Amino acid sequence: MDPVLVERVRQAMADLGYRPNAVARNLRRSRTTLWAAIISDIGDPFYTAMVRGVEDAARPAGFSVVLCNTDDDEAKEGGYVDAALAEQMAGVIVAPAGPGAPHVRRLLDARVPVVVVDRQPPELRVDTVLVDNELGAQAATAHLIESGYARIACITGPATVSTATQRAAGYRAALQEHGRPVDDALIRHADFREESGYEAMRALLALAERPDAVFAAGNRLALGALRCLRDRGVPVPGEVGLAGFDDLPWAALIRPALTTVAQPTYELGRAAARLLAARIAEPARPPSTITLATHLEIRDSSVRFGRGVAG
Amino acid sequence: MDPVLVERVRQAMADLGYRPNAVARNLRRSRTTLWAAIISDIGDPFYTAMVRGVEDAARPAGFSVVLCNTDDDEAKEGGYVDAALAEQMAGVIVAPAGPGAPHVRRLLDARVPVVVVDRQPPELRVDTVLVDNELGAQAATAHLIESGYARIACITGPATVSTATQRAAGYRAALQEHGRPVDDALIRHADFREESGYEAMRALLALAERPDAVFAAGNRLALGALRCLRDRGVPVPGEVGLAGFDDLPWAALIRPALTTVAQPTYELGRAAARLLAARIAEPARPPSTITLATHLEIRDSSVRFGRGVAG
DNA sequence: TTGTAAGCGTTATCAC
DNA sequence: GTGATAACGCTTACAA
Repeated sequence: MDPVLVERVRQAMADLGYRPNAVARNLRRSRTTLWAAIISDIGDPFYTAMVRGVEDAARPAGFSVVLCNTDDDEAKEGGYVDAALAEQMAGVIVAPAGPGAPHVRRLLDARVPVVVVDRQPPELRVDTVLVDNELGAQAATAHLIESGYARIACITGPATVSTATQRAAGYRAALQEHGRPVDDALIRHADFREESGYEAMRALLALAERPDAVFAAGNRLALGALRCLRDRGVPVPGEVGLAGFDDLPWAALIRPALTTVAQPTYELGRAAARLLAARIAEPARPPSTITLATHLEIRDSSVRFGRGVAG
Repeated sequence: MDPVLVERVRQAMADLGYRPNAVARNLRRSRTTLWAAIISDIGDPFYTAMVRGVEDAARPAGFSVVLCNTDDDEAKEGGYVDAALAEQMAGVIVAPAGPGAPHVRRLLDARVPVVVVDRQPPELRVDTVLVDNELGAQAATAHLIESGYARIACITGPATVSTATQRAAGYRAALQEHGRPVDDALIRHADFREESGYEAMRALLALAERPDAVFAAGNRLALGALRCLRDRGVPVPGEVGLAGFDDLPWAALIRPALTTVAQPTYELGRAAARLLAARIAEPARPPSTITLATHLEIRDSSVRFGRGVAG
């Protein structure tokens, strides 16, 4: 193409203030450049980091991301899926609210490119990005065992959520691997909120044989448990050790600094975005599942003897 | 309308799987239902809470929100503004990255409904939602004075950012009001990052006459300053008192619990959304500025004598 | 190479 | 009321 002509056109565009209308273009081409990220809570650092990863991978590929908070409410999720369908969105990345994932199915039926993140949807042929919840939980529990704790409890999420059951499974596996008995009285299912962590910890402390360590399968659960231990004046990690799942930006700042299973949240988002871009480019490709490894971040709350970690 | 006919149509829609195409509708009506929220960092709790407020007010009004992270980079901001223009977005809520706000001007010139949040754009007739930075800073500084601290320093952001200068102004005002001298050596301009807070604190501690209290005009600045004080083994609040600006969800969990000027972030977002909806409905209405009050959250880090706050 | 026309799916309008 | 028709602004296919 003639570069001087190109320049003249450019100039004319600038002079006239011409802006191509993306809406008209989208209609004509019957495709758009918008993705929906349907997650439960943007206030949760886990999801903010993930969304950051999605965004950073989406932009170079020419896509923008609309954020949708469901608060784990299936009706809200349904509303956002409706919108994604109506707006002909190019793709959807979703952490399904409920166990059945009916709305994910709807998207699939409508041939909308979808990637599921964080939670394993049962029996769905769909691209998925997960972390290895079981292995992470196992590592955290094994660490508590090796730190010298004898009676280790587990506070996890609802039995209907895959992350909760997988983390509980990892906890059991670690106990068995070390030849420790699994006592069901020490396993508490709650929802993932901080208040539930507090409540579960309270119940555990009321036990005749109280635990001397807790693996909390969520960051807010761990925070709630910690607050309960503080309120009761139980020294952590001296009398009760604590490890959580899912790191917090400020986990090192609170006292005692919190041992956690850190998830590669940013990478999770990037992987999901790459998968989505690949599916859009090639709708017929077979669905794949990517599982990312976690990393145990050992801090003060789980180390009974020896010096604390500086921070 | 005939309710039985309505039902038949409904049924037909369901049978055929008909979904109205929002792209075509947008083209025909030449308006859309999408807002852009252009902010600096979704990882900052300030913005996440604000965005939550925007979203909660936008949805009932029929709008969805696209999030755009600029990382305070004007070029990125420009890119997102281009996109908002091309996609014919219904409106934009923006916390301008730089001092001149050229991209806000472009939106205004293109007659796109805009609301500016958090930062005061100079000489622009535009709807704006701010917090009272000066009064908030004044309250925090006055509190330090009244807690018995004598030499109070101030670590603030770049002189080009309105929030930084207004908070510094509030700091000065409090000193003057209490008949204290203002020593320019005790006022440090930095950027708002944690590392800068650390560095500024280090410099302040190296002074011949070191301060015995610090007002840090940003949450990450406060965190950096606190980390520096810890590293040097300076007891807080015993030897140096500390107050920050902008609360953190975990400010009460760190030790010492951090005194901060809490901003009504969620309300800020709601107010911005309401303003934007009003402007869309009535493009000719005169621009207004809403200023919201802050609230001083007194915790341990600024209380020299007396008991700490439980938490 | 340059130009023309059809059509994407709605909705607003106008004639019936 | 009901029904046909044009237009939103772009892309692309095809004709000249």
